[in-house]
Amino acid sequence: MTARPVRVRFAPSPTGPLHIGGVRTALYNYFFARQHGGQLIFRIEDTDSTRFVPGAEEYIIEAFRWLGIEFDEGVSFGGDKGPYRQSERREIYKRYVDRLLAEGKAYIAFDTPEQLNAQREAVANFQYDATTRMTMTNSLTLSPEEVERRIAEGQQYVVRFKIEPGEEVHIDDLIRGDVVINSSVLDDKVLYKSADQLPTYHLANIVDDHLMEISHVIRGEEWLPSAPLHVLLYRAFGWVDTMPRFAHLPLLLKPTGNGKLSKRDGDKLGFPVFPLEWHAPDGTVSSGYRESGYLPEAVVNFLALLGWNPGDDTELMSMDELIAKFDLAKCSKAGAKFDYVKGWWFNREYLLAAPAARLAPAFLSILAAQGIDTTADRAAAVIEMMKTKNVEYVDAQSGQTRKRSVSFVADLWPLCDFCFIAPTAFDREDKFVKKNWKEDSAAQLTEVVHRLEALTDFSADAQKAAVDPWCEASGAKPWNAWRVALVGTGKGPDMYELSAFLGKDETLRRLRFAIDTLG
RNA sequence: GGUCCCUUCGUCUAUCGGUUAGGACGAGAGAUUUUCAUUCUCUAAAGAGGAGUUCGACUCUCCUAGGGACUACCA
Repeated sequence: MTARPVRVRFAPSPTGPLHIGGVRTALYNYFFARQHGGQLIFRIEDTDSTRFVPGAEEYIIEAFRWLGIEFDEGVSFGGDKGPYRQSERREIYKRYVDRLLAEGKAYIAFDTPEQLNAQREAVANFQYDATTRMTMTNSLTLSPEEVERRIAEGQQYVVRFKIEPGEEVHIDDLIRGDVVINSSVLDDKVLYKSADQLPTYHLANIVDDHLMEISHVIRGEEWLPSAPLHVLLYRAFGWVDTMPRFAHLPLLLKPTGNGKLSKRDGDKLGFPVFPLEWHAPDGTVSSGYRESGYLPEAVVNFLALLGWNPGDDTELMSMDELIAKFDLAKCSKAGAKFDYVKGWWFNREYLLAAPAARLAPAFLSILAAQGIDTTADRAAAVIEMMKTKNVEYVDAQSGQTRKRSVSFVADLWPLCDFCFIAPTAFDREDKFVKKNWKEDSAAQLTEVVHRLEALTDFSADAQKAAVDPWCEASGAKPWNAWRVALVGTGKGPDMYELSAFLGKDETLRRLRFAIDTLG
């Protein structure tokens, strides 16, 4: 193979928020580009003017910024092979369409969508191809004068690619190997629409990839069926020497049931399918990974392993490691069911590894929503104390309440309210209170209060040094009653740790209150 | 319907002709524990089916079944 500089592209259509499957495709392109010291180009494929959604382009750019996927060229990133927005490349496409027309490799067709639909209803498996095109209304069946007259008259037309039947078209796919399709099963694809003076995806794609010197096309498997058409287009233009290599990635499938992952699955099972929260023009809001409390590294790591693996048992990898290890040859061929529960696990791993100070801002805003006003340091301290706990959740599939380890900053709040709110009453029927507040509890805690009062250093270690010897000597085990006093029930961190966090005044206040109230 | 792609534990996957088929998530059990956890240990769990090729197939070929994608003047 020719050792061309690696240039890959991610080319979304700005029709809405970026789907998580698209994020993975972009990610693989990014790994590939970085690993080979190449460039990643960001192209906007907005050739369907009717599906344009305002804000989508900005959303996509913001999503990649959050995820840490960096582009070298393209819309909003500069570069000398622009414009990178297809709607701004009309003249370029027109030139190439005319060339195909002049060389007899494409033709003009006047059949209206209505006529075509009627045809499809009338004839089973109707296809606009070599077997039918001579019966249709096009420049192959009409005289040149008639064609010209119709165009002059302003009649709308499309340009169709004239596919020669009976030819074996090979796609040398980097993931799937040799894929062969007979050109007879292909239809004469529309390449250009006179209505909006724009090409369709297929033409624009080939022209742009060629002009932008793309070396590898790494895209979703949904494009595999049209890959032969693309190969034929490269041939028609005489660009086979520089035709990019193809790699068709397996699809992301629904976690349950069959089919491609869709937004509805996320809504139903409670996980995001978009990187960022999306506010649609119609007012509906779709959740995003960022707003749901995922760390970008976790999303990247999780996604990277859905359809690819490093060949060993390594699962936790940074962006740099992923770039170093990524290999198209190690991509799997079969679609991957989207295991969002494993996504929780990835997030947990990164949450545990993240310094509490980084997590504090997010926690602070959750606390603020609960009416708690505190400092970043205190928020960070609570995160440290509570992040190895677990939280209850309702499994969307079974409807059962289960427990799982803290995976998100938002999981913390229901576990740590007592850090900020002192018990004002005690529930004697609470199982933990009932079991652990005994007749001698008040007396034991009085001794604890006595010992803590003397401390100037209120660190967990200092408390331990002041209380443990007495416990050992007397056989007293005051900790659960202590927990009742500080927390109100059977949850929370180690008592010395919690007391140190609350501080001497608050700790003693809560202990005395419990002694007075529960007796 | 047609074309193409795919098929190892429930899920993501390792294995690139010779393994007790490995790991992770999830599940279960136990140990540890000042509550709940964490942590640690262990267990269950897979080559879709059938023909070949081969001394030997999860691995190669074919068939069947199942799943998926595509089949627009959408990408």
